[in-house]
Amino acid sequence: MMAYWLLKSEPDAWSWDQQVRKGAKGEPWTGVRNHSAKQNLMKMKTGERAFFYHSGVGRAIVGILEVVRAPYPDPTDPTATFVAVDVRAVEPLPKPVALADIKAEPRLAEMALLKHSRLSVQPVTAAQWKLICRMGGLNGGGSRL
DNA sequence: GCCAACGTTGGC
DNA sequence: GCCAACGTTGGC
Repeated sequence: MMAYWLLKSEPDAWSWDQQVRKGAKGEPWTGVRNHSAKQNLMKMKTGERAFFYHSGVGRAIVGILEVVRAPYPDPTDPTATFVAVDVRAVEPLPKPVALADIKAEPRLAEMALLKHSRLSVQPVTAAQWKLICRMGGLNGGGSRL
């Protein structure tokens, strides 16, 4: 079963543009230090997709990522407790979907982004994924590349 | 094992 | 800059 995800980053710390510059090889998504977030990372499989959400000054879903390496020990974690995955940028949303847009859409009221706003790695349902892709100007559900 | 204090995240 | 949510720490 293909699952969908949402990964959060403050653009000052790691932005979509930086991610794009890493190209097809991708880049380790490190620094997760929360056990719920870790549990979600552990479920990720190569080939699955995730939204890239800018928290803080961005507050919008700006692009689509693909998992290119399954979970492995986070090299930045000295306690060897947490895990990382590698992700690559697939494509930007032609029209970023802002947090305000998500709040204004009743069909997205159950999103983890609203219910658990501090969780940095979140699951997204297939229905939520399709709707946000459409809101963002992607009709192919982020699958056309 | 409980709980107060504290630190961090992230929206506003 | 403020504050709510929430995870972690440490005293008992």
